[in-house]
Amino acid sequence: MPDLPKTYEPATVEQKWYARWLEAGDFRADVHSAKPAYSIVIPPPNVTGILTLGHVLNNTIQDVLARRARMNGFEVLWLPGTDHAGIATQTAVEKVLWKEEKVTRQQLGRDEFIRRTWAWREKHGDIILEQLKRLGCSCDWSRLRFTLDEEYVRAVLKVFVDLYGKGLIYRGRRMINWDPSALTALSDEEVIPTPQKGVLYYVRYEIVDEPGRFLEVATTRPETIMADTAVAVHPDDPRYRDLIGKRAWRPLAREALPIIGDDIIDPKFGTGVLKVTPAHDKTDFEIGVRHSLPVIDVLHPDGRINCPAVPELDGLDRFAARKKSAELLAERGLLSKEEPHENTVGFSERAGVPIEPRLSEQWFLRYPQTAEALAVVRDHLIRFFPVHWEKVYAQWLENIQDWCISRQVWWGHRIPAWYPKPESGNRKPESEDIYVGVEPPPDGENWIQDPDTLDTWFSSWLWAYETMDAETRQKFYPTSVLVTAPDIIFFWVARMIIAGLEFQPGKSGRMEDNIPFRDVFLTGLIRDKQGRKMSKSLGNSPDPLDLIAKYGADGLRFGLMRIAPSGQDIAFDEKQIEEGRNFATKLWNAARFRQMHGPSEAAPQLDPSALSLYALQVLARFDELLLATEAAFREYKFNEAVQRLYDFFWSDYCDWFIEAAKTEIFSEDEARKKSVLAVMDFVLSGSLRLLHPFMPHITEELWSVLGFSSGAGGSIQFASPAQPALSSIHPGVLAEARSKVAKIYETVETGRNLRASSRIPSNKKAKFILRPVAGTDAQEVPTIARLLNAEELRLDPKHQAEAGVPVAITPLGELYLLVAAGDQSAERDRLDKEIARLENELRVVDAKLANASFVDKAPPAVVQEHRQRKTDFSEQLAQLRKARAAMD
RNA sequence: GCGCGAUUAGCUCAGUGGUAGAGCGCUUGCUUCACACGCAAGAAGUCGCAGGUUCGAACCCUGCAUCGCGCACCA
Repeated sequence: MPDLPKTYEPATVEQKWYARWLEAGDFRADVHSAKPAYSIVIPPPNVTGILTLGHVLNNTIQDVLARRARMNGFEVLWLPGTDHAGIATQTAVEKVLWKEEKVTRQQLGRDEFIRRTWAWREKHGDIILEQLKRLGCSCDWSRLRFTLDEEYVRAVLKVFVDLYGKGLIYRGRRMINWDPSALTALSDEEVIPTPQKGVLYYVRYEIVDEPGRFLEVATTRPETIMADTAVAVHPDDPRYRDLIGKRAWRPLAREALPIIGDDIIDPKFGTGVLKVTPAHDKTDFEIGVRHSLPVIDVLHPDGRINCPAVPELDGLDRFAARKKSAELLAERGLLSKEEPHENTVGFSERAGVPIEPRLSEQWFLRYPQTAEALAVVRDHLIRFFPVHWEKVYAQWLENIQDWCISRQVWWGHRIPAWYPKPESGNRKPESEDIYVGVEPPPDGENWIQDPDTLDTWFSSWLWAYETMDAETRQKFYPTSVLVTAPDIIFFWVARMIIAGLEFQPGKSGRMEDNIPFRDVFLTGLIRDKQGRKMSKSLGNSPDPLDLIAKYGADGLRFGLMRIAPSGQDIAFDEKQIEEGRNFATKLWNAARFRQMHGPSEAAPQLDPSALSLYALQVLARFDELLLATEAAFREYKFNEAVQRLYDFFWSDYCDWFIEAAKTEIFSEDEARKKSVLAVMDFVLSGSLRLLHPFMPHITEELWSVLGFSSGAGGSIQFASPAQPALSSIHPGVLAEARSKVAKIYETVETGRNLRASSRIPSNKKAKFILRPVAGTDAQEVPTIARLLNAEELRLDPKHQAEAGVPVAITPLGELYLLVAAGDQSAERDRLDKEIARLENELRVVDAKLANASFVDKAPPAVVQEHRQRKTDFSEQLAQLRKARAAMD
């Protein structure tokens, strides 16, 4: 067996094992396996993506689940892939082209631009996947998918055609969210409402028939006045009722507008008069429809004013035009005042600019299966973790709007719809003016394809099953769990559920076979220490690769998982990753220590009759750990599982068990030594297995180096799950042993405290005398002495201490620390403090026991516990008072 | 306006009715035969506020406050 180096070297160990796992095909999913299936599809990162902490969190969780399932005997498919990310990728490539070649996509032309984008994705698209490998992700890389793979594209188009055939997809001229920067329509979900400080302009509209009388309109958008086609008031508003039916002069591009009454007007807002601009506001558009108003569009697609009638504004950017129009109105005496005003403006999620409500010809989907999608979550065919997200999901579905699915973008799935060429006049006049099909129309030369592509999410919503062939689907669909961030519940989670229910990729028509996943685990958002979102512009997002270089992939994974409470946002602090690294080192050194004392058993066996008190204690704690981690996994409480592992290994195993066991480890008694080493092997082997999902590399390395791999003959990845140690021990016997250990450990802590407060430096041995209570086992004295770092611990039932000798009351008796008598005032203070503390404790317990209701109604065990405490405190107090009195 | 979270030590967070916990940070002592990325000891909290239920509340109920998120509205 090779000796372990003194420190753990993550870089070499991680690379070595990852390469071996790949070579052995350990991550490959076998559709013919007899094992039960466990499957996860990765939320496909964008091809433009580079690894963020969010990805690290998300994919570590998936890897933990996948690895744990493998150990538990499941055939695991973790299916990786990437998303073409239409707008994001197109924007990125356009930027590169401009920077490097000073050329726009329009100059290149559609085909050439697409060719260039493919080339870009070949070069950059898989960077993030390589980064996931550095993290240790156990994806089945042989099944890598991309949303623009040929078969995937066909599937997307087929879905479009099917839904069109059902009348669920339609084309229409409607108000949509227009991104004037990316020059495309967006879905409602891609618009982020953002509070803005703006100005409310009060503009005077003169009544046509009553010159000199004005209607005052409050508006935030004077630059769209030229697009007004009416002025509206509430029909019951006494101030204006008489004006309904009359006309008012539009103050810019002067024209007479009807004054109409509409219930939607809020008389309390502003002046209670609304300028109706159907082309540039959703509500106004609806008013326009109700009142058959004309629609005048005064904006170019890029947000500049398009209104030659007002040359001062024509061509100006919308925000410049806003100021300019206010000036124009002021000059003409038509602006009565300006007020600061806060309102909410929709911003483009991607481009970060205010969107324009715009009337436009787009494709829409009327969602099918919404009632069913609500039901599968409500009835827990699909379970959300944490459960409160169910409500958010339901709220969205209950208020669902048609989905604008077309994008004025080139990179993506081109909409499979064709229109007759304008010049080909020989088409049949009665035929529909549109052809929709997966294949182009047969007489293609007479048709022209819709230039738009589909919303990226219109391909993502098929990800759970279109990434699988029929055989794979048979075995692995529905997937076991989806792990994702809550901000894409609407974008992705809900739509995938709808897609599963609508397209029924499952092995039967039953709902439970067609839902895309059984569980959804929603991670928290990683924020910085100040609670801000991680973002490139803030520069508060550490590069995970740097963290891996500094702390190792396992340290990063462990540190992050330990602080990722289920469903809460995470305040990131590099310290926490450092702790993960420190834990890896602790694990390494604990294994090193074991290795120094001879080879481990490949399959450690315990002899229940030979177990020491300390062994029983640590093994009992191990059994508790097993149950706790199982429970934590059932609820996706990863932080709890990790925290338990951390506490058990560091505290129970290293700090207490190993230190106590050193008596036996260093003893001449070979039988006792062998027993304690077997316990160490058992705990190490079990701990490594429990830790493996979180820290795959170091656990595999130690598994191999300690020789555990030679037993079952292989990788820890497929080792059988850890088993409880003490199932055969009588509970009463165990409880008695644990009670003894608890007393010993408490005595040790009290003794150490005594040492420290008597200022004995850690490197000085100390002498103790214990006046033991009945039943104290002399056999344990060497171990207690070792834990106290004592040169000598003498049991003396008759010991009479001199006044002023530091003393503490322990469960095993009075413990005296033998030091040269020096200044006694410190000792006096210490005793006084201790006495005061005990008196206080006693008062509390006394008060409780004096309460008749408590004694009457509290459970007997609780009352008994209080009585016991009273007795203990009283005795200790008496002894301390005696010692204190002797000093006077 | 509706809904969902959160509020516990200086910081980050555990804690589902019975003596307030961890890690970091801080103070003290220590290179002791696995580990200074370590060991040992310590200081530090009227558990957001106010009521209620209960023998007993950080925990259950009601209200409020503050912060965050989502939905709706926003002329």
